[in-house]
Amino acid sequence: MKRITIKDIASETGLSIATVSYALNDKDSIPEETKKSVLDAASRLGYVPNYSARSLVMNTSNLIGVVIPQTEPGRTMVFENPFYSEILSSIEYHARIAGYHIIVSGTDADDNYLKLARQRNLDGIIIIGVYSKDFYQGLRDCNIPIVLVDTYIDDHHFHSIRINDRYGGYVATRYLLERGHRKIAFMSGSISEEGVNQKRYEGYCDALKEYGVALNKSYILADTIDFESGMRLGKRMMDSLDVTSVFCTADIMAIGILKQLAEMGVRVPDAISVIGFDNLSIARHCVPGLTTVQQDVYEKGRLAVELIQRGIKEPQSGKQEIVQPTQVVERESVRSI
Amino acid sequence: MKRITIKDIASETGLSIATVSYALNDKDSIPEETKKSVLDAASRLGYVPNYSARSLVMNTSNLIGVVIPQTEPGRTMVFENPFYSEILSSIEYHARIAGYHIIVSGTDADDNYLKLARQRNLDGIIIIGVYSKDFYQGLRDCNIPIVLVDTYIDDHHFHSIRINDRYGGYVATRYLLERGHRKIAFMSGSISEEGVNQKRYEGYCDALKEYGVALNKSYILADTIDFESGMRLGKRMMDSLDVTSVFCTADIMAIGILKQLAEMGVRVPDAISVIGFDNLSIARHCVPGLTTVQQDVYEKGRLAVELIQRGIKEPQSGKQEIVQPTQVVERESVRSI
DNA sequence: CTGAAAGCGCTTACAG
DNA sequence: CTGAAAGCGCTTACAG
Repeated sequence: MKRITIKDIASETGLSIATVSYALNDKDSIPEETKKSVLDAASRLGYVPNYSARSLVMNTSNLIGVVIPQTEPGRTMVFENPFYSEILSSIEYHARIAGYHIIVSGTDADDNYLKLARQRNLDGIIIIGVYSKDFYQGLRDCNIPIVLVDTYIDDHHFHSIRINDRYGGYVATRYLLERGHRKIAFMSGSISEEGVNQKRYEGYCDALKEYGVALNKSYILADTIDFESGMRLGKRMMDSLDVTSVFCTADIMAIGILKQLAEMGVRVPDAISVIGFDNLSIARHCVPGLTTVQQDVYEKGRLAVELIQRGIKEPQSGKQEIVQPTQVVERESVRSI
Repeated sequence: MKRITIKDIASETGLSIATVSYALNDKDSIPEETKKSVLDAASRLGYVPNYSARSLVMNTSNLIGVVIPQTEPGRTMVFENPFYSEILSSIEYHARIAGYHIIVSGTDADDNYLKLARQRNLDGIIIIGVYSKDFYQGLRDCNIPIVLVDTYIDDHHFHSIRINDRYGGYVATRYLLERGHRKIAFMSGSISEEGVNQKRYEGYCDALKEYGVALNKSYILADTIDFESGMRLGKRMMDSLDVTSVFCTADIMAIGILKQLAEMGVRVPDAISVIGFDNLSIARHCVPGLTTVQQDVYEKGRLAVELIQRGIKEPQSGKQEIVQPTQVVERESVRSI
């Protein structure tokens, strides 16, 4: 099957390829009749533009790169945490509406993403999560809009979308404090400088201080953010900690805690109250429903694409930093004591 | 920032662009020294090949298209069902290993995917789920390897990967029958000709017949495959059906049933036994753990990429149909009566 | 072993 | 209003 090109349309209509190209791109100088005959011929022949050719000359690809962390170096994407599939879903949708295609890659922290960006001539990049310093190297003077989601890397080269994680950590903890809890465990992923966990931890501390509760370091448990760690930490909590509640900075991990407690015969919220973070679908799905801190993942995805689009249209416009609101969603996993 | 091209390497090394290209592509005719000097210059200058240019001349893109159904026409991808994110994760991983990038799109049933395939010069397509007849139109003589996952469209133009859904439906139902259940509800997504639900339904009928249990049509409930339908159908089951168990052809839906029953105070498996299908992570995560029919989603993704790769290397090789094994995974949602 | 040249399918000043 | 021509960055017969 031979590929149909503008050349074919040109010979079909008796016009030059230049005119065909102009007509296809709806240039003002071309009269309506000419346009019509070109468009007719195009659809008659089944013409589909070749984006590689267009990309080559226009230096633009209609492609947005989406970077998602891996579970382990060189492994699959971290989709076990539905946060990533939910935001990807939103990004794909809004990119599609806007006429872009997305290339998703589960990328190593120290991978050089710049290579992909250049190979594919990406028009924009959406980076979800925190990576090593090296990862961002070179991306800075890449000259295309880049949106960082959920990081505290402070760099005016990048747009940034996140919630106020410190405040989120604060309201979650306060929610427990208001209900009489004083012995509150804190569980999270690894607490790194530029990640969200550090901030949520600070919020936890803020709330404790406000209520005059001393920080008990032994109540702080960190591990990787997944279901299994939730199970493990849940066990550790029951075995060695004397707490009435736990604030867990990721729903997927909180689900693990719930599962562990169920297996140990510990009732939630009767014996232990649990509050999560993210408000993923699973928080709604599980039994008991998980009280958690809401963030609008769909909106995050939408905004990411919007920032990319704007960055493409107005390359000179300043870098934006968007902070989304946050609040507690009440379900059944916390009780007053 | 000017883009570095083979021209720059040529002038840097004093060679022609032809020689540079040959060296970069490791052609035999080029002596090692020349190659080395070219590679040196390339890395010194930070050369990254432009895939658009390569794609244009070689008519190959190193791009695999992945098609995922939408929740509703023109909406987001159907990622609320973790089946899709799990398989996407596997596809992305294996594609990455093999040196391909993937473009994922949540595509309308009647969208013309052929357009994207041609625009981007896709090297292969992985299509997950069932679409309208129109969707496959044109894709047939597209000349690139196409893998259909989870459909019964019988067409030698396409590779196909699935499980034996009829057998899956059979073992699930038999599992309940063996444990004394005779009144077994069947819940699924819409039962369409070429989809998996029809086959699973047939398996359900097979098992009933084998055990001499008459088919009760009122026990068959179909809706969309998501959590909310599970909730709805669960309610309907309790309100109007006199059953002791239910076979639900999708875990995400079964989770909805579990949630509904919990809210109604109906204990699982004490009052009602539930068996699902897919063995997604959530089946492990929920309380009680969901007994379900296992399918190796990771393996499905791996095979899909493998078929694409083989199809690219050996365009003439025949179309394969791979049927994956299946079995029941026991957890806590079914009891003997 | 190396290079000049054509060509992939498009866009875009420029000229008429 | 339309077309000839150059060029985007690469690959690949072909000639030497």
